[in-house]
Amino acid sequence: MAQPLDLSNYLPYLINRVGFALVENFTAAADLKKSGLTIDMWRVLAALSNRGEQRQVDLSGMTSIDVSTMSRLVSRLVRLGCVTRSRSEKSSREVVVAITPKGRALMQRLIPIARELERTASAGLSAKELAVAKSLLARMYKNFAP
Amino acid sequence: MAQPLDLSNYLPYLINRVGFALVENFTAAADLKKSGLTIDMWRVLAALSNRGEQRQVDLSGMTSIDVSTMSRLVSRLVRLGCVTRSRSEKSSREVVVAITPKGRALMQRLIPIARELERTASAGLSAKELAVAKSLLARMYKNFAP
DNA sequence: CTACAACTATTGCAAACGCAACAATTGCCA
DNA sequence: TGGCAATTGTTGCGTTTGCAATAGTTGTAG
Repeated sequence: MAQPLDLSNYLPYLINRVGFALVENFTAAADLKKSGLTIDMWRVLAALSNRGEQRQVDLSGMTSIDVSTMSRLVSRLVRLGCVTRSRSEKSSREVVVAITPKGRALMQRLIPIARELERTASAGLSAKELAVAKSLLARMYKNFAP
Repeated sequence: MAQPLDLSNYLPYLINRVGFALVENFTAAADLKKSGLTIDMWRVLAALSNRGEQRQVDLSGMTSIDVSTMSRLVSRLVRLGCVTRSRSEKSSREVVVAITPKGRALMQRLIPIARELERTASAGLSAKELAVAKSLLARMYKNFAP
């Protein structure tokens, strides 16, 4: 007879809860709807802005979005003028997605809001505690990615 | 000119990443498909198993699942025989969702796997570090709740 | 060099989602 | 008490999702 799970002390539950709160808060604070963006589009733009142009499969890996969804999502971002999609030079089965000036301008508006979100989430935590939290999360992730 | 976001050191990104890894790992390890469950159904059953019978709106709050989705999700769980849905006695606009013996039996199989998931995620972390991680996540959540 | 496996992206399709509208009930305050 | 706002759940509807199948390309073993 397994003991019941105490959810309020169960790691996956705690993470899911905070994750949703972060999404909700950011979506509202950044007023993503106004820009015609979803949270997933934001993630793709953030990845492109941070790591430069990438293949769809790489974006998929970074954001945990399915490749078929990514294909359609990039199409929408192209339609919005935030990214370009072009055939790779080194391999014509790949495409390369890159952020446009318009996409970059959007990020200039959103990044400060994203930073503010992190501050809100970590209010009452010392800088050291926030760093510890990040470090622990990074170590947890590694436990799945070997 | 805002500085670019360093994703690998950005809290929401780290949480999203670990969250997805947890879902993926658990779905596979528990072979949810075999039981006809989705991860959201698991969450609902876990909430019921942990906190006892609840209204749909409460389950919705606990799991971050939209109320309309919850309505249909409970219907599916009823069809599977894992929960019952009945009108509340104190308020006839509310329904009360409760887990059934069959649902409980399912949980007996899944809970050990859930515990194992937590161990996998926290491999290489001391018990104290895991406790710290949970505590920090709980504090972060509170920053959004009030 | 050839054949076959792996990789990358796209599309078809059924299922699931979320918002908005609605119905039914309850709470509240004036 | 009467009426109006809030709560709870369900359904309609258009959109989105993820899996599977497909096409096209590249890598590789023999």
